[in-house]
Amino acid sequence: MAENLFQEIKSVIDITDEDAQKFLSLTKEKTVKRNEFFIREGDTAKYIAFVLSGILYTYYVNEKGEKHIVQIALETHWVSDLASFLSGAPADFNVQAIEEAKLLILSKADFEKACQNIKGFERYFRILVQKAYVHAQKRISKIYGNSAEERYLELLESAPDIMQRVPQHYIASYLGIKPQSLSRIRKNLIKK
Amino acid sequence: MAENLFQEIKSVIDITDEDAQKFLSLTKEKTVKRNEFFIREGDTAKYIAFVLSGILYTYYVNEKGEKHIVQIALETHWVSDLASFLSGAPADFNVQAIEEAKLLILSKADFEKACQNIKGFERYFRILVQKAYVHAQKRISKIYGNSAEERYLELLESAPDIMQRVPQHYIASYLGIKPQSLSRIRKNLIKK
DNA sequence: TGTATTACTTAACCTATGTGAATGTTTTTG
DNA sequence: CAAAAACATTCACATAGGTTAAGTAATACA
Repeated sequence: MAENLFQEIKSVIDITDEDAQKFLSLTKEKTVKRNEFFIREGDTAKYIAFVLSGILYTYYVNEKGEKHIVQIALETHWVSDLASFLSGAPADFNVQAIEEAKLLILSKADFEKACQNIKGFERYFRILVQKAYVHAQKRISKIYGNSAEERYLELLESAPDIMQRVPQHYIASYLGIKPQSLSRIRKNLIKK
Repeated sequence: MAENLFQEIKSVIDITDEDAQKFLSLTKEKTVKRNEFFIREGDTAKYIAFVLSGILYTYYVNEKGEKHIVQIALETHWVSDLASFLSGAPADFNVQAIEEAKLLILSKADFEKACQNIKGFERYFRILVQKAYVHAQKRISKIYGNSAEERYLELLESAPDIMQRVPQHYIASYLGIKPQSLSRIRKNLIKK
């Protein structure tokens, strides 16, 4: 089962099988049921998780009480409130399961251990954060330069699995629009 | 002059004066004149820069030929196309001076040296990327949850120096709106 | 299995921002 | 210093997406 993570790590950095195994042994399995929280806003994010199966989503609630989804994580994604996990500050985000999810979780203490004792691990992690950053940048680009319809079509192309497995109103929130608007957009697209 | 960077590093990580000095000695000064490029889309970002004085802005041009500003960097900010700098891939962004800027630049090779030889430097850098990531996340939140007027007011409060020193149409682009719209928003605010 | 809940669609109307064009202002540069 | 270029403002009109409210379909769970 942890095979997935083994693969993922080896695809990002050069690492011996022993070191990769050493890292895996620091993780623990955890199941999060549908609608259960993995991380709650205000708590400290004690763990970072690698998704083995199922779906989680990350969102925040703004001052007006509106919920905004910032990430939808399927299999082989890492998920946490990174800022909180790394700094110990209270989390800004909630992370909750859309579908029951199986995770490999890594605690802060074990994360630090891995950084110090496993060659290449800090590097793996830096690259992970870096990728997340680049992804966030791209997302900003798309919000600005494209209409909701364009963003919808792009998501449809780049992540068809998300579209199939995630209820539409989550997708609307991820796209930054209301469910009614997504409905309207889909209707217009059918006409074309 | 490099004093600023010295301070900045010490404010982020525990590092001896010697190590900080060692790091500083790897950087070189460079001046970028008004409207000159520091990084050009398509080139590899060979350097990362710490801004000593002046202003730079980072933007990309989308398929429709529209320019979108993603960052405005004043004194004490780091600037580059991180993804390109770290991976060697062609840059997605342009970085150009709005006001003549004095920089401390660090080459990829020297960056690698610093990571290997200076204790705590990889950590400093991971934290830097992490901060950039958190900032990008926050930006996404704000684009979604707030109107252009709200975003304008927030920028006015959080970065008054930018507002004073940067022409309005750059700010409009950073806010994701057209100059005419920013003009209208400002007019409406005066009425209130 | 049936009822309660949650998700999705549609439609009429509203609002913020975009568009294009005209005009004035400020800055740059020969 | 003058002409050109870049920047800012205003306005009338267009449009994407929000809002409210209603109806229908799908799902959950007692």
